Amino acid sequence: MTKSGERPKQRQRKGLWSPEEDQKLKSFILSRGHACWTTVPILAGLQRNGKSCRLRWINYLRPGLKRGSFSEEEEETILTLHSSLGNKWSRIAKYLPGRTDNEIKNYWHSYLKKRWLKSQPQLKSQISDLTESPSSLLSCGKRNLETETLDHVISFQKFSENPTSSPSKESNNNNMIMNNSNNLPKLFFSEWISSSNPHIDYSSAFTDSKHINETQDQINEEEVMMINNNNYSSLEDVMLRTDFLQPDHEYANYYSSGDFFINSDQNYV
DNA sequence: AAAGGTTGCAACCGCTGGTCT
DNA sequence: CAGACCAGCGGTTGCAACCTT
Repeated sequence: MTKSGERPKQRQRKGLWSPEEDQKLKSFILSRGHACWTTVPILAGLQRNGKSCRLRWINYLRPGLKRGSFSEEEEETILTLHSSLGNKWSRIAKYLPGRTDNEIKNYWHSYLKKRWLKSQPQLKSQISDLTESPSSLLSCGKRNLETETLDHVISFQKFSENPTSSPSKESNNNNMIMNNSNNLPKLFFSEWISSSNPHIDYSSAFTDSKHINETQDQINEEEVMMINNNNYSSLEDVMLRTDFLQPDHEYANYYSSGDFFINSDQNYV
């Protein structure tokens, strides 16, 4: 076993999946289910690792996935939930049946973020200042600079003085945020909410959605209360404080998590 | 028409936290 | 209690398609 839990590879394939591989994986899981992802590729005769199989299944092959463009209603849901939850893509995906966290994340980065930016002229000018400054912290990057910068401003998660910053270092970000806060536009969550979205009732994101079932309503009561009460002091709290959140498994949302099995009648359960 | 730049999306990487032994 | 294993998550990357000059 490697550190990450993968078995030593016998020449594992990477990259795009072929239709043959898709077919193998799909028919294997439809007939046998998946008890343990690490054994799936072995039993299914695939030269992939379990992680890759899981991702392919969740994001592309599993039944019930919606393909195609997002509806306006879905867009609004994403925008509103993102305002409340930040980059919690899997959490947002729970409110959009048939959509995967990866899909939502990509959609945000490629489209919604820009749309959101356009609707925030104030923030946009702040970002212009940052990107135009010769000593800008954010003077490099291969993607669109403005939207990249927006990521920094919104998420408070990345610090370009350390361009190698990776998710692995996020655990240290509490300290980093404190130490680097002088370099960042100080935008408190309550200000951000009230100034940028004065007309949005964030509770509606939860209560208006027809997709939310009763169980999820119950589970999210605490979360909704926190949001309604604006019970955060800053974006940092939103991004970094997860202590109030319920463990994901309590949502029992098998579609989003990919955890679903097949009973003897071939029904998805 | 060609070259360079940008975008969209699938897939990978590495970390975290839960569970099991 | 500690360590190993594993699934899940979010950030990042690679690359094909598309767009602009």
